[in-house]
Amino acid sequence: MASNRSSTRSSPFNRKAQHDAKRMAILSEAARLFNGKGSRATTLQDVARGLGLTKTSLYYYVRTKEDLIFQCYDLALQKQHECLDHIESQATDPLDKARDFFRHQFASWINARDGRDVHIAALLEIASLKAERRAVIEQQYVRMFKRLRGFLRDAQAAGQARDFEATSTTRALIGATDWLFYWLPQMEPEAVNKAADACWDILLHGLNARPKAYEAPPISAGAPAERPSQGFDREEQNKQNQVPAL
Amino acid sequence: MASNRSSTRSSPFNRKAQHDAKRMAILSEAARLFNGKGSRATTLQDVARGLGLTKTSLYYYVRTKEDLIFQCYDLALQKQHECLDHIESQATDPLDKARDFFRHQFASWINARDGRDVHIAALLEIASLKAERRAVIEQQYVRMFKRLRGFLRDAQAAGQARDFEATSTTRALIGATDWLFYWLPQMEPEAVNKAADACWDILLHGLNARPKAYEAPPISAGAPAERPSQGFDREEQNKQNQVPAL
DNA sequence: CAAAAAAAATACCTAAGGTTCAAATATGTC
DNA sequence: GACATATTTGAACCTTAGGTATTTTTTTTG
Repeated sequence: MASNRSSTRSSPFNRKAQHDAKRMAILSEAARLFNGKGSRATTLQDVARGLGLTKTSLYYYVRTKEDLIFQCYDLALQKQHECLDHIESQATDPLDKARDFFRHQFASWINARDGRDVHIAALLEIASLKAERRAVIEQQYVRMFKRLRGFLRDAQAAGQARDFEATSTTRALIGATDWLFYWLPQMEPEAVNKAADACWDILLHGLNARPKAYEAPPISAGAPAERPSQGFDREEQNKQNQVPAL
Repeated sequence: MASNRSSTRSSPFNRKAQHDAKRMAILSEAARLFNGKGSRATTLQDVARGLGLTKTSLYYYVRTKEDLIFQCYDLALQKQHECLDHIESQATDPLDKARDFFRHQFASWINARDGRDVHIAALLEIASLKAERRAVIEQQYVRMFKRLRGFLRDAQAAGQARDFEATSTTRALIGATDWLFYWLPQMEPEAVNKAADACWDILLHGLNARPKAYEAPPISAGAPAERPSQGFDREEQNKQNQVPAL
């Protein structure tokens, strides 16, 4: 308790590291709230409160609320690119790469939820950003999109996948994963993993009935293939981030 | 130009019909804006402006902004249930039902975009609603979810689909479709249809390489960074609802 | 221990945008 | 044409939450 100053902390970079750690904590908390109730219903006070700070303190790390959103999105995409980098340095099989990215997405959601990692913002409101910030985000987003689509195309070129339309498929893939943030709060950790595998299984093999076997087949062309409205007055705060059971 | 009162319009129910038409126009415009830039960045004035109204006029149809969001979501789900009703009265094949729902989603996005139908809100911020309204929406959402999952399970029971995990799959399916709203603004009508078919094709047959044929097979068990952050000051309004090209 | 830098708090300001209300206009009915 | 009802509006209100300036506290460094 006595000495925890120059010995434990401080130092040249520990400075910047600490600053960055706090910034990360802020972005994480903000992302958590944004994912939970959207940027509209989340105030800067909400974010500050969760960290035991006053809202003004946030302005030491962030310029405006929009900048906070921007930084959250920026971080999210940065992490995704890091993940892609890692994957590319590991897996060689293109289809494995896509799967690993898919799994990573699930894993990071669940890790954040369980406090083992930083919360990642779902990129739901890119369009709410003003021109310049938005351009930065979209550029990264598109880059991510193309990298992922690249995996699929590589798989096709390698004869590991049939000749589907890669762009639409990538859209679906991203949609399927990104949407997950809505359901995750309620799910058990194992259920999340199961869900990830089940999703991937579907993407890989489709809904159709057929026996399992499917090793390196020959290349081939693809197949075509009452309620009343109104009501209520203003009521109290919305409680939890509870999600309905299925 | 002279007489367009008692002859053209009016009448007992035309009254209520007209009221409802306006309400619909408001919800449509609101949905359009929410989808474009989120509920945070959309003001009531924005909504009113697009309709040539003042923001106060909206209060004749809506109690609060939250109620506007609620009504948009409510309408969206109502339409989806209507669609499901229609599908169930038509198709008999469970897998066809799922596909038709899928197609309908795409079609309604595109129809709205091209002014042939009402804009449907993407249900991105259900959690931002306060308890009571939120409960209503979630109830309908879950009902929709279960109906869709029901199609998949029916397909499995009928031996039309393999034994995948239906809940996770339904999540993926909804995610893949709902996310589309983000990309649609830029797409050509035909491209949208192509995308719909491509998506469905993937879901049905998977990514794996294999020949096309797949009629009524026997029942079987399932198989198993580097960008700097920070930056910018406040800048002008965000212009269009432009989406990046891929 | 003093000087300097960083971090956080306190108090304050402001404007935007949601909300209200009464008055005005339009619409339909007898 | 007058009465009733439905719709729209202008103007004012008011709260809230975003944002700034300043001060205080804490931490680092010499």
